[in-house]
Amino acid sequence: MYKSEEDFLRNYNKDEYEKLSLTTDILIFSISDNKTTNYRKLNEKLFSVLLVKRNTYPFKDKWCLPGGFVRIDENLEDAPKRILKDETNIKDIYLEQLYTFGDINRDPRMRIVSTSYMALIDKNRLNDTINNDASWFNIKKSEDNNIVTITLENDIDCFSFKIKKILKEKTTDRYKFEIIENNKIAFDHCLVILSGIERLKNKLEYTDIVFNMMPEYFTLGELQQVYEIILGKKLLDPAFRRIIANKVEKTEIIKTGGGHRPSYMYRYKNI
Amino acid sequence: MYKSEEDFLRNYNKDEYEKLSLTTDILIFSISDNKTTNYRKLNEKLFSVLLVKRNTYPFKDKWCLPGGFVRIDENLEDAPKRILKDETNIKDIYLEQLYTFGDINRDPRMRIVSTSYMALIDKNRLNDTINNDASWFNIKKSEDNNIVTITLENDIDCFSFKIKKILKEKTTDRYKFEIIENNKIAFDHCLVILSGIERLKNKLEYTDIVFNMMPEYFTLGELQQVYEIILGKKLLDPAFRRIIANKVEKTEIIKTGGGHRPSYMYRYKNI
DNA sequence: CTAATAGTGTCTATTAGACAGTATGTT
DNA sequence: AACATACTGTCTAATAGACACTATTAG
Repeated sequence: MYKSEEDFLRNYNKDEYEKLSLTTDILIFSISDNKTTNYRKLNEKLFSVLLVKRNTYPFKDKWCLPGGFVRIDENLEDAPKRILKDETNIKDIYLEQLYTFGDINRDPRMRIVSTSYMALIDKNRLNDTINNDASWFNIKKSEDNNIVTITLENDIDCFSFKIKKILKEKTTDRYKFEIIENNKIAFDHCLVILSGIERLKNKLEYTDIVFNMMPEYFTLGELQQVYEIILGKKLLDPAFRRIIANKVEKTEIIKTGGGHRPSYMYRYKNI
Repeated sequence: MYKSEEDFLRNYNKDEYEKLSLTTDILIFSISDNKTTNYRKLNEKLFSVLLVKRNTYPFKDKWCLPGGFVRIDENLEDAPKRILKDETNIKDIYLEQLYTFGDINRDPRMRIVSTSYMALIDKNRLNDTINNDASWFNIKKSEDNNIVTITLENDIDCFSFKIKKILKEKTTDRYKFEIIENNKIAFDHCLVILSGIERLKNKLEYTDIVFNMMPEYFTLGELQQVYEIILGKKLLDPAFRRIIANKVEKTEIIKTGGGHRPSYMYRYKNI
């Protein structure tokens, strides 16, 4: 037996259990604008995710989330921060741990466990310093009979994947996700994307995280569009304004130019 | 360059990044009864957590959560299942991933990242097969000015720890936890305990997870006691009954023996 | 003028909070 | 009878949903 903790630590066999690799994957969400042809209409808001095209094996030529190995000498939560900095060149981004995926065969190379994080940014604040292989995809989601279809689309590529949601226990809201169709997304990143979408949707109701994806000044119509695209349903104007009334403050700035009544711009209330 | 994925995998250097150890910690919650002396009064319900006394270094003689290393050939979520089976000898327990803690120095032995899980059980269903070093502690929590004090108590030991909650971003409900007082709990397990308590408290409102801690038959008074102890506040009878009305079904069983009007027993509605 | 969005008033339906009152078994 | 809990009725307050209405601009 050991005499003290120091004594124990000196003699500890660090290789008693086989070690494994840990990576982190980052789901970066933002809002895009889809320019309309009708001069009267508002630009359609789109909900977007940043994907990277893999140029090496495994899953060469498939799309995946930005991510990388967690270094042995860095705190877990510093890994996504470092990668975000490298990828988008901005810091102080909203970042939240999502879930840790650890199935044995999720990576063909070897046993790799991955902790996923969700980041929210306003992509207009980015300079064009984004990594060349990265591009924004617009997300469309539909659900039918517990089968979710997510379609990702941009100028370069367009594809979908399907996931079946199976309730884990009758007492809860937690689902097991099972990929039933996917041929463009690498690893188990489909699962991360869906987890993140659902998390964001839930948190929209009881937190202020949307504002991490909004520009400093916005109209209430624009904000409502963002809510609607994420929640996947139309909201009634008066109800919406009641809900967000104490989260925003009116400014003197007026947005004109649409073929309709101009709108005051608001900003996130700093209290 | 490689000709194919197979070719790549054959030549992949698995040790390019330094590997680390992954463990899992399990927060097992249950409800205990505190027998009262007044024959009229109901037994007080207590909210309990299972802790294990460490008999080896590091943190020898301190209390910690049951847990262990994730094996290289087992899925992440199978590790807590295996450990729960070993620890309590029952399976099919409610289990939910909580959070992955990965600060560099959270374990003095070496770099160990740990994914924590929360389990809910009805401890009356356990035979006395619990590990000898394990024992149930009753939880008392108080909060003052973002400083949470948690007191753990049973026949063997009684102690508290304090954690400061610091809001991470103004847009969210997420806190950074900072241990400001603790001398009986090993590792960063204080943080896991607090995370779990808060998660459970939140989920109480919008899921049915309480029923994982209830016996098959219970009175509405008992159920209300459990809500109150977890939420940390008194509830009004009519409001409470409205909320849970469609979650439970009345049975013909009547509980008598208290010095007061007998009560029908209910059970979790199976739909 | 028209199409489109901005913004408000108000009615109704639903839900939450509060309190009072009745019911009943054990000592 | 007294106490403690079981259980219900009902009033009020707060919130959510729905719809109608007015305001204002570019073309």
